Amino acid sequence: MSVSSRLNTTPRRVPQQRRGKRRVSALLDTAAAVIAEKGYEQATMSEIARRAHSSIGSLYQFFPNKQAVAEAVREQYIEDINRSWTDLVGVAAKLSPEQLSRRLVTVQLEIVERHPALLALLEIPPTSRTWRRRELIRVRVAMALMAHKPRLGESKALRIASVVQLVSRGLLTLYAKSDDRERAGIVEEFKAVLVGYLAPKLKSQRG
Amino acid sequence: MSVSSRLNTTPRRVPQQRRGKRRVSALLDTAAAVIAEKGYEQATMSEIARRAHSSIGSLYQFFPNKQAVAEAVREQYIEDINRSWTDLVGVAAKLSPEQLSRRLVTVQLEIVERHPALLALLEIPPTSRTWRRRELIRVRVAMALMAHKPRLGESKALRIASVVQLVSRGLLTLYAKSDDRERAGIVEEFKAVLVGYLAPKLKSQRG
DNA sequence: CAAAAACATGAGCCAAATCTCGCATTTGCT
DNA sequence: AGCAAATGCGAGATTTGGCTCATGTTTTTG
Repeated sequence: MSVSSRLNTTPRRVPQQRRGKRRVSALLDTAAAVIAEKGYEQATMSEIARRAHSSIGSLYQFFPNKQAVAEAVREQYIEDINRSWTDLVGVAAKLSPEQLSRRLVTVQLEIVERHPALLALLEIPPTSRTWRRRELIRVRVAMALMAHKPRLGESKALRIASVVQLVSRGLLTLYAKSDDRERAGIVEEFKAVLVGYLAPKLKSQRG
Repeated sequence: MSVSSRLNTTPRRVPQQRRGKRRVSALLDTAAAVIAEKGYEQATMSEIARRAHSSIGSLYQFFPNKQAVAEAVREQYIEDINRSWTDLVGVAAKLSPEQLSRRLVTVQLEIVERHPALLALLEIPPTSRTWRRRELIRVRVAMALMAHKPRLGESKALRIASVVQLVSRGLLTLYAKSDDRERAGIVEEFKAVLVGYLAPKLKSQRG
């Protein structure tokens, strides 16, 4: 199956009983783990089923195809991610430009730490629903920037938020591939990058 | 075949005759095109052979497996890439910090423009040979930085070069996925990011 | 309890992709 | 021309992984 083809990803059947709910939940957790380890393409449905102490048949009882599984994993993450950024909006005003810049990096890192499959899921083409979710998150970041410096203006804040997301995603990709020894260094340098980019914009009067 | 498994990628047979050399060259060009279009995973050996007006048999006569083809494509690029960065070393001293920063971005862009498969090739795990090549390129970037500001010192320059490569790769990934309308904007913002990061390091006395 | 609905299973179907192999053709050389 | 090596070919062997389905078990419902 090609990554680029769009399939129906709506659940084939919603679990009704306790047993079913437990199973679906276990399947999703396992799917996340396997996808995180091997990437979307190399993750196989049989391995997901096996490692969830389930069977292929059960897996397909709830999900019509592989994409649907990935989509469901992604869906699971959204709420938590959104909350992370919302929290940042709350404290942004109290932070210095440098602190805020660094915080943007660490929040991202904490997110992928909690949701290791997130990066691998970038391989699969986002559904329109996912696009909307992503836009929502961008707005959250923009809100954090505006909470810090209201004079920025909405459109400017949104634009900067895009760049922050861009840079962050680049960071995460590399962070994920690097080994433990390199990671600390990568994080520090990327904080420097964001500080260099953001601090002037957050300080100057003529935004 | 898993992406993560390492295979023997040495050529099965080196072309001796004119005919063979032409064919191998056509196969590599086509392979680059197909990989650029579809990515490594989705590129198939049959399509490469077909579009090179060749046959599966001929393809496997020269390359033992798919990875070997990708590796050969990557190998082809190295020389040209190295030259691009070497050119920059020559002019770096004459540029302002801002100009140099922007130049680092545009050189990268020109490279992927000339070698569209380059990004897709990041999917496949680098061989030790590729690592060495990559390190060479990092040294080139560091040399450009030192040509601009000799006081930087070698170790500092190398470290900054790493970050430049990191940021650039992030840019390219996103650049490749975006459509034409967004690209100009992405490029400009990334220049701003690099300027923000580099300018202070290239200007200040206490590096 | 009996019937229905939900859930579980895994052998195997099927399509797709990699790679082999035996044979045909071309090239380069003397 | 004639020979050997190089090259070309593509049917099909093999593997792999998504997915179906017939059959069996557990839970709910009336």
